[in-house]
Amino acid sequence: MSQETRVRFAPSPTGSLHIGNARTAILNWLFARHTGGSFILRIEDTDLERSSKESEESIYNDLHWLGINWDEGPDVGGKVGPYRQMERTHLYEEYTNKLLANGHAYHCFCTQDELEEMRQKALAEGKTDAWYDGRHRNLTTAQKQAFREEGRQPVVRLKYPDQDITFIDIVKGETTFPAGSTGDFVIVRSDGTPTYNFAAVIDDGLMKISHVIRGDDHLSNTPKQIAVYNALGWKVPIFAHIPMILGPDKSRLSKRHGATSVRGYADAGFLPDALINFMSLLSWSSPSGDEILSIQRLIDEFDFSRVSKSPAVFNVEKLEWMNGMYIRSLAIEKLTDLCLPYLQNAGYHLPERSVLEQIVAMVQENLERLKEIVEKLEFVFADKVIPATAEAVRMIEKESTSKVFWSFLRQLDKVEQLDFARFRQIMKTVSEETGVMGKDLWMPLRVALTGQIHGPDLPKVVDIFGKERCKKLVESALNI
RNA sequence: GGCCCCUUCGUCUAGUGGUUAGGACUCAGGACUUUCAUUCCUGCAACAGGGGUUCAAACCCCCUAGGGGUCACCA
Repeated sequence: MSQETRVRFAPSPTGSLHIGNARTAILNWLFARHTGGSFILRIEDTDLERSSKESEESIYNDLHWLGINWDEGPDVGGKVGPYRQMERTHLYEEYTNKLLANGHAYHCFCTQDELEEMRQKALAEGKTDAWYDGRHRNLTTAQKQAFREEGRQPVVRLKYPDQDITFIDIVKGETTFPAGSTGDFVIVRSDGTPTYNFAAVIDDGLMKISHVIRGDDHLSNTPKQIAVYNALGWKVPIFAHIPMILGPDKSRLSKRHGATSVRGYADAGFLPDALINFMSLLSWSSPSGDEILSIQRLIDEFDFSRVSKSPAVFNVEKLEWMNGMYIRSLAIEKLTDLCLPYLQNAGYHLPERSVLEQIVAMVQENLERLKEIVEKLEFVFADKVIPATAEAVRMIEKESTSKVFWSFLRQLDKVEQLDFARFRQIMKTVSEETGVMGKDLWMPLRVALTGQIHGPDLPKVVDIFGKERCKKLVESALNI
């Protein structure tokens, strides 16, 4: 019973990592780390049409970005490899032959037209599943020979048992599929490649996978796969069908709901830990009730007993909030590193590192996504400052404004340098001198210095800008 | 349509027969403050419907409705 836990994530390389698949990967990984078992990456590339090497690479990259590592996989090897299905064809052949030999599978020579006819006939009877009538189940050698001479390339079908198939899913509970709801399905295509329901079983069996954790869209594939395990005489693994992730309209999450690739979220400036934290909370919850959970806590606490059965809507607002929490908790050095690419990409002329860190720190608590750093800091890197909105213009057109500006400029001349403390002192003096205070005092200066009515604390801005820049900006504001 | 799965605030969820049904996001209001934001406080808001079982049901059973998935030589 105390068999080693071995789980796998088995994406097909037909694009970059989808958010739904990423969630499956995350739960598998969390479970493996929680139990001290192994997490295996397997590439299911039997769909020759759609699979590509680039997709495989991008999946590795996205997984690495998330911080998910695997113990066995195409790139790192392992004792039950190879880990790319197209490199395992000899194994599928071997087991196909076994099934053919022990009578659990057979060659079917039906043409597309014949198949279509059967499908129509079944449809007329109100059946859409189990439409294949099993007509080639017991072909004689002579019949097979005749078909071959016609040039027909057979597929291999599994004899699906005429009985209920019941299994216990550790998230859904006991579920049974009644006999007759599935027909003899194809396990090997006419070109010799295995189909998903066959290859997955051969691989999971040979790779000693103990728990098959996947999206519940695979629930209805499970009886087929169990039939393969049984035909092979293999032990059936434990299944865990996790609920799907839905879009805001409650349909399966897809492109039309916006970004659905992990890459998209990475580019927008979401942090991997925040994304993992958020996604782990989709259909799972910590017994503590806490929501901001470190990866370590996630690993410590993750358990299928707390995975819910119902699907969850991907709530981007909450992800953004959570990402903001993570950004705020970042050390400034780290945050600056992460923001650097966005800033460089924006073409900003960046100051030396220590100054840059100060600048980034200024807007740290305003960020929900790293990408936003570009707009938040636009006023710092702009060539000139102009009031950005009508309201800003109004602030600067107030009667008391020029008084404030002149007073400010006079005070500025009295100091060698401008910094946080001196600025506060100056503002106090300006207020006393002009009698202007509060909003009317601060807003004009804010607009003069940043062009906007919202932004970071002014003393911080001034501290970074320094005396000369402030002087120039206020002087030019006087001419508006 | 057949089969399978699911159903607590708008969203994510806690809850396993006795709770004022709790928390989080969002939203609204307030406090703080030179603005925004942060932070803190307050508030709005839910057991899909109908039958049972029981002294007692969000929790157990049945039915209905709704949602999702799946019915390929895709995975």
